[in-house]
Amino acid sequence: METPSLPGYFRVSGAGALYPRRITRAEMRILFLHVDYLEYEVKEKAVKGLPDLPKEARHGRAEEALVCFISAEKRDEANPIGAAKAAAASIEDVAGQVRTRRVVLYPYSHLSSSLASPDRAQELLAALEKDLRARGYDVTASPFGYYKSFKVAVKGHPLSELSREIVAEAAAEAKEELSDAIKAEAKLRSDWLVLDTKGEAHPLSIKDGSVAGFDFKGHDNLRRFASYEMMKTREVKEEPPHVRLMRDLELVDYEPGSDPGNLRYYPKGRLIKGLIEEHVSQRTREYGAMEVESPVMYDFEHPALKSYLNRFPARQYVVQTPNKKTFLRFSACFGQFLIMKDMVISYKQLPLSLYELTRYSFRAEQRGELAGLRRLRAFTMPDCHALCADVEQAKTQFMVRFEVAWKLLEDCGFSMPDDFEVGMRVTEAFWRDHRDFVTAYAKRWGKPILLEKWSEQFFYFTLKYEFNFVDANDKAAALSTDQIDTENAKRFGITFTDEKGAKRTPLILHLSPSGAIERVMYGLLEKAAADAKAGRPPMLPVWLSPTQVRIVPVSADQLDDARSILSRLDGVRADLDDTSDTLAKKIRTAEKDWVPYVAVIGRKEVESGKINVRVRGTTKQGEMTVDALRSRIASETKDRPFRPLAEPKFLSMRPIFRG
RNA sequence: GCCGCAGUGGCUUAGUGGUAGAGCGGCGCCUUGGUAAGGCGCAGGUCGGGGGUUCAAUUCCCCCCUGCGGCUCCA
Repeated sequence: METPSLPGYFRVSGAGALYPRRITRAEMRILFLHVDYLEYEVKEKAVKGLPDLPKEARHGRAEEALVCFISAEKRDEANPIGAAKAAAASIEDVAGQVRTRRVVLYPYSHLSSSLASPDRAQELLAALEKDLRARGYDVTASPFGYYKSFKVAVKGHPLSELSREIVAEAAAEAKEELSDAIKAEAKLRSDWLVLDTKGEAHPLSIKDGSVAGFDFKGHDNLRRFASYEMMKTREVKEEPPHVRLMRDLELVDYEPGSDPGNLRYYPKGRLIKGLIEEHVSQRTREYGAMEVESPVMYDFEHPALKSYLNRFPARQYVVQTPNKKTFLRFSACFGQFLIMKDMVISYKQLPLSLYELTRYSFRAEQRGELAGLRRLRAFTMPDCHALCADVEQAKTQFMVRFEVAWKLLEDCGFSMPDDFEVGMRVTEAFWRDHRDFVTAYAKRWGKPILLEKWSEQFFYFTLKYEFNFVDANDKAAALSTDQIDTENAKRFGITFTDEKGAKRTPLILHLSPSGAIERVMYGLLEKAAADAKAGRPPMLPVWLSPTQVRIVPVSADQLDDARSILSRLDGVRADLDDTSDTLAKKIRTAEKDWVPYVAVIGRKEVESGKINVRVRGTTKQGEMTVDALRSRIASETKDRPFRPLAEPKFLSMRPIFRG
């Protein structure tokens, strides 16, 4: 599998998504070792197209030297000469400190999180070698692009082990040395538009620090989303409200004992997450996808995955097994593609979908990017790939799946489409040939959408949408997403037999019907926080409320009656506050727990045989029978999965997970 | 990953170069209460971890961990 060579851009698959990634932070890295000796031996080629080395060049040894393990980084590509100059100065500095005139240059790609292309790296190393010789050093250059073994004896003094990161300066020089990467990146033009429901496209631009080109009146979230996408504006600087909520409600918490972005779920959080997971999987199966399960880790050396991953090693969690190096999946793409390539498929069976709920998918996101439930390193993503015979079938199926995603988020408690903004990414060619389809999509969505149009297809898809939740801090998070992938079937060798008996390559749709489950929770909590801020009672949908009914006896005299009422509420998550708190205190506790129905049992209720129900957020109470409450909840939770209470039904029996 | 800020009993926090106080929560006793905190008492702290400076460090310095904000990035 060969991905289009596109330095400066970079593939990420999330429900298989692919995004541009501008590399600006990486620098050349050097690890210095002051050694008694270093000895190396060339094993085999690591980079294709290199000549076989003559025998005398296959090993080398240097005594009493400063060894420099070097990786050239993406950033250096723009200016290899400047980078080499900066590196030479740094090496001279260190060599001076350890008082040696002998230097070993040892290309060592493992230092890098974002490796430069081999060509550029070689250019840089050659320049560096030349520069150092010019400064009068005795330079040993170990060959580039081969796997080597080495022996080394490091001196013990304090300066014997140092590492540096070096950035070339000389901006003027950089311009002349523009790399192919920069040129390629410059060639990719991205235009921003708003496409309204009538099919009219409004080109956007940035004027005076805000997005212009469309009248955003009545579409404030779309304005904020466009601004987020186009300018990365940050108007608010607070902790996202859902973080406090997820902890205060004892749902989810950070786990300092793990890696950042790997969370712990308390019983109530696990309950909610499990219910959403069940519902998403159920609905996706009903849509017609066949559920499968695939491994969480994959061989770095697998031919279909290798070149892809070597390019972006920093993105993956790496796991060393007893005999190979593997990476943890960042979506179900690999697993499903590897299954699909071995399947025997007829056109009669298309469209054909596989589905998996990945618990977990892993992405080693940068530390500063992590945030509560919005952005994680380990997350649960439903991922559903459909093979389609041709673009017409893909378009039809795309909309079938759109309805699945829409309904799912609606079921989870979101208002559709009010709570989301569509981001649509499309290639110029697809836009030209299928503009009617994109317009029909906007019409179906029911409000204007943000369109990013790419001049060329650099990524594996021609069309992609996301439903973006825009939160109180003006940050956008994508939930549901689907794409039309024109490349991966070929890359993975997935085929079907057509009417004429010929092998053909299908298109692949990549759907995450709800987006990451954690993000669904994030959205629900953010929505609740927004309600609270607006003076409305924050709550979760009844089917997701950890406690649906709280029975509160006025005094201990009614405990027995309360227990019998509790026993009549089977099929409902009902619990009983059997503490010795006062009534007011027990009501307060129930309100803090966001319990939608609080049933008070006192002497009056025992006599009347009815219960007094306080409905969440209102101070209004109403008399009703137990059966009436039961059927009310049944109708509110119809067609949703059910799980019993996650904790003991008597509050006095519950431990506290978090103050 | 980079820059800045933060970390004090389960939670929220006060405070200090001479080893810490409060509220909530917990436990006990009293209270038997009609819709968002009843009363009294008790227990609970290696002041995130490691190193350094100092007669003495929770306090000052360095490194690390975790979190927050920004950058970058993105599902």
